[in-house]
Parts: sequence; C-alpha cells; structure tokens
Amino acid sequence: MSETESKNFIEQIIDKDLAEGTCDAVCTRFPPEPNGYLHIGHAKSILLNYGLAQKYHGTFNMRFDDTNPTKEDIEFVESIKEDIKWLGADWEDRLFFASDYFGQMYEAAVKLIKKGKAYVSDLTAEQIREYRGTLTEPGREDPCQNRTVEENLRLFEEMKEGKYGDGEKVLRARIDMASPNINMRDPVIYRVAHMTHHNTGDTWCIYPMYDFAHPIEDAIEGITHSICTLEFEDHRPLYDWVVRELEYAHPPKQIEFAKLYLKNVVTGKRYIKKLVQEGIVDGWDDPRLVSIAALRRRGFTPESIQMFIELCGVSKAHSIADYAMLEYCIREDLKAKAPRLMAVLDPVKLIIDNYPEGETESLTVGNNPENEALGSRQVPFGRELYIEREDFMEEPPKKYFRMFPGNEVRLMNAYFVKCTGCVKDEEGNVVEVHCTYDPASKGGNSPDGRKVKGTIHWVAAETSVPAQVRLYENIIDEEKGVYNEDGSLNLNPDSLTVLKDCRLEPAFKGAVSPDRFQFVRQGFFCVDAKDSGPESLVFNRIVSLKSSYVLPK
RNA sequence: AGGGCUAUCGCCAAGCGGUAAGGCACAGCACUUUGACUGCUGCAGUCGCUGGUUCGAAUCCAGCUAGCCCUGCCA
Repeated sequence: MSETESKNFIEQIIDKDLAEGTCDAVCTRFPPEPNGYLHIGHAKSILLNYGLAQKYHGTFNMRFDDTNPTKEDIEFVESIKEDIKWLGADWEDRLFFASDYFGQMYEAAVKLIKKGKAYVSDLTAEQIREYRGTLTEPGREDPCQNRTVEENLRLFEEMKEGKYGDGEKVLRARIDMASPNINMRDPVIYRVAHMTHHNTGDTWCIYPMYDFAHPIEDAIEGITHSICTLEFEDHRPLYDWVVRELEYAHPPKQIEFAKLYLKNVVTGKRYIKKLVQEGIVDGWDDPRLVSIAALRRRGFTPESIQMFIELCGVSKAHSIADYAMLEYCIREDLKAKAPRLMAVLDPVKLIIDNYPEGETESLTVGNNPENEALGSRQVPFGRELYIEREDFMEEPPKKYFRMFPGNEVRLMNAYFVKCTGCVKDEEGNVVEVHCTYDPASKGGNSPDGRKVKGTIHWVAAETSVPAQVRLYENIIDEEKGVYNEDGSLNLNPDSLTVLKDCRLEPAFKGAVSPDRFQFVRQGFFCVDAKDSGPESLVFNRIVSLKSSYVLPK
C-alpha cells in the first residue's frame, strides 16, 4: 500500500499505540479452531493479520485455538496449515497450539482463585442458565460464590484430578451477576470434559473456556493486537478483565472488524453438508463453493485473493462484497501471466475452399500478446477449422464485425478469410461455413495494408482435441438469494453446465486434462487443480461468453 | 425490551469542523490480431431521519429510525 493511501481503522489504532508507546512492535496471530475448512472469510482475517505484521515489520503467529476437544479434529489442522501457506501467509517457526499452554492456564486459574476472583460452582448447566438472568433482568448470585479460597483451591485441584464427572463442577470468574453485559455475569472459565485431546491426550480432564484462554494465549505469545470479528465485541470487557487480573506486563489489545461475506455464495456448514449429501456439489472443495480449497481448484491464484482482500478493505460496517470484485481480481492477476490458448466452445465447421486439400501448416503463435516472456508455440492450421457458432451470422445485425457472407475477417494469428456462405441441414441449422483465404495475409496482416474489423479464434478440425467444458456458476439464484423463506436452500439448477463437443487446440493436451475444465466468468479457463495441476489458461474469446448478440435460431 | 455495534452511490470504501477520494459494477467514446485488454468520459448538489450548535456539519450535540450481535459448561 502506498503512503498516500488512507489507513484503515486498525492501522490507525496501531499507529497511535506505537506513537504513545503502548507497544513497541506489532505482533498478530491467526487463531482458528481446527473444526472445519477455511473459506474466503478466513482469508480476510489471515491476510489482515499477516499483512499488518508485514507492514509494521512485526511478527505473525499461527495458533490453533484447540481448547475444546469435543469439537475439534486433527484432520483439520493439516488442511488449515496448507490453505494458509497457499494464501501466502508465513508464520515462519511460530506455529502454536493453545493446548500447549494448558499448564499456564491452570496456574492462571489458581491465581484468580487465590485473589478471590474465581470460585468453583456446583450448579448444573441448566441452573447456571437460570441464575444468569435474561437480557433485561439481572442474574442471581451463585450459592457457591462465597466458598473460601482454600476450599476453591481444593475443589479446583480435585476437578483437575478427575474426581468429578463432566458437568458436575465448573470454575467461574467472580465479576458481576448484575452486569448488563451477560458475558460478565460470573462466566464459566473452566469445565470438566473427560475426553482425549488431539494434542494433550488424556493429560487433562478440565479445559479452559475461550474467554479465559484466549487472552492468556495472546499474552503468552506477546501478541500486541488481537484482531477478531465483530461478534466478540461484547467479550472485550471480559478479555480486558482477564488480562488485568492476571497482571500481564504487556496486555494485548482486542480489536474487532466486520466479517467478509460474499454475495450469492453458500458458506454455512450445514448447507454445504446438505449439498454434498444431495450430490449437488462434490465436496467442501467443489468449485462453486468459496472454501480456500474450492477457490484454488477453480483456478484462483493466491495473488488474486490477496488483491481481493486488499480491495475489500477493513471496517466495522456489516458488508457483503460483490462476487464481481473477486472475478475482477483473477482477471487482473491472470491476464498477463497465464498463457492464452484457443478453444471453441460451440463449434461449427469452417471450410476454406481455396486452401489446398490435404495440406496443413504450422503457425507460430505468441502465448500471451501482453507478455512476450511467456514464449510462443506452434499451432496447426488446415483447410477445415472449427469456429465459434456465434461468430457467424447469415444476416448480421448492425455493428456485427465477424463472419457473414461477403465479409472479411482475420483468423487470429493466421490469415484473412472472406466468408462466402454456409451449408444448412434440413432443419435450417448451419452445419458448415465456407470462405476463401488470402495466402498473402499469413500471420494476420495483409501486405496491401487493408484492415478487417473482426478477428475470431479457431482450431484446426483434424488436430483439435474434443473436450467437455464445465461451466461453473455460483449455485445461488441471484434474485431470490441464498435461502428460501422456509430456510431451505435455494438452488440454481444451472450452476453447473457441461458443454459437450468443445474443441481445443492441441497445446491443451499435456497442459491440462482435456475432459475437465473450469470456467471463471469473463473468459478464464482454468485447469481443475484437483486433477491436473495448477496451471491456468486464459480462454481467448471473452466477449462471446457474455452473449452480446442474440444468435439466430 | 437490557447491553454492545453499525448506517456515505447498485456493491466495497475514504473522510476525523472548511464545502463528498478511490475501486468494483454500469454506460458512452477512442484504440485494438478477438467486441477482451488499454485509454478517456460519465455516474452521491448530498452522507439513515429530525432538530440543534457553528460563518461553515457527513464530521460536534440531542432525539428518533433501521440492521447486526449477546441469555453455550462453543469459538
């Protein structure tokens, strides 16, 4: 970001902290719970935290917030690490697990008990709920809240020793049962859970709650700015309370920002689950979804996602970004760095009547006219080609520059051809377009300097690779939104279109598997990384896919 | 309803008392070996509403309205 650009509100807070000496370096972290796959929303948090550390020459930590063994699975640890690495955020050697701090958290709890700031409660979960009061009525004091320090110490020790079953006892912070902020009404900070933890095994049978654990994790790691999403705003007083009561020398500061939502996209786990069950998508990484893995498979690059997050900005206003912004970013990133090959999605034969029968030739074509560093390739040419069905019109509308009888166009990188007519079947469908070519115009320019207004792409019929092209659209109806009124998913049946009989130039062979492609709106073909590796290809006829013209019936 | 937060163009988003940046989208023109890309142009007389303070308010004050979050031994 250049210096002239304005700073977001978090940067303004950091600047102030630095200026006032509240902290002297910046340390951020990304603390996911390993309970699912990362999606585009997480990318914002990851890139925000990592970006701030970079910008301020500070550090960025990776930390799994694994304080609840009942909800977590080691399975997700690896996929999360992989996704973050792919996105480009580098935690170097700072990979941490909250569970590694269980000992320190236990000591912290003991410290609170000794200060008279925590007590063991015998209340059941249900009773605690009752005693908590409601949004409008204050809570009532816990009957156990006046236990002596010694008794609390003994009971908490016994909790740790495994003397009590799940739910039998909890440790509560003594704050204020009448607080208008429900989080401050003597929150539970430790619970009993006899369960094997993926990291600590059976060492512990008591586990700290998020509100107690998180500020400790941040303080231990020397995090200066603990950035989280808006729903934790109400928890900040408790975060600050923990940090203050534990008397950390350099208290971390919690800052909240608005989550990133994307228009017309499903992120809810239960909905994705439903889609998988119904066979509508083929998993959490289906290209129509927005998990990091799905975006990767669909052909998005890390750079495009970084650009997108940067473009979206950071604020506290609830917002839903337009999918078009994401598409803009991938176009922007790929346009100069991906090779552009020719593919005909809806082929119709083009026959050059004056081209010698049986002859073929090989043309040298640049891989990307905007980037010569990408080199060139040989493309076969011959008498029979395929062109896009919509690049021919028997009776063209005004301002149609492509093939119509009598019109001359350029076959990209090849020759000028003049359309002479077409052949139709008994139903009136065009089956062949005919033309003559100008041998002097090889390479796409005529020595006499005459110009053509249209240039179309093509593939040589004989050597072309038949393919099915899968067109992915987001699965949600743009008009009606993600869910129906009854809460069911609103499905767009056209979210996946398979175009059969597409024709690709031979260079696709080897570069990609010819039967499986993906399509990003406005013309980017991307290899399905799940099958064929991560190269991305730019499809050359962009406008044809926006259907600027109504095709003849 | 108690508490917390938010409200500036269709979508993001600057703005921090001196007279509404920018990007996406959209539209028009020019250019072009793809009608793309690129370039240029246009796109908020007004900042949720109503009052007030001020020479001056999107910015300060008061009141209202709308939306989001909070009553897990989840994070």
